[in-house]
Amino acid sequence: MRKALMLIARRASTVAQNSPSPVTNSKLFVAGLSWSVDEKSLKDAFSSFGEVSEVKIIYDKDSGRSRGFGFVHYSDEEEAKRAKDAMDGKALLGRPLRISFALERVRGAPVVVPRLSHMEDAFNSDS
DNA sequence: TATGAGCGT
Repeated sequence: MRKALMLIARRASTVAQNSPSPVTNSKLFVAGLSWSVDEKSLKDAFSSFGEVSEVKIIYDKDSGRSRGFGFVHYSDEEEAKRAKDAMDGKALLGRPLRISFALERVRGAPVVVPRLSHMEDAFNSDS
């Protein structure tokens, strides 16, 4: 009985770590940017709420134009929360900003290439 | 130059 509750609690915490629902990250997803906004102007627009460690704006590969959204990294999560509450809905360069917490993007996630060098022999020897 | 919700190497 107690063990079942413990298992449920452990599973709930695991789900909470993997689900991006109310996860207050220190990274903000900033959308609604004007296409003339670059990372510099975005940084000093957000650096008045805390220490901005990194700013990245996503640009389109072939047009070179900004895709209208970017990411603002804060060194502290409370600063990110305050900046979100302060800047969400407000306008930068005439465009209203849509700010939410960034969902955790892990680099190298879809790279699943297990060892199959020893299986190549079995595939090649079927002549 | 036309565009306007969204989650990035």
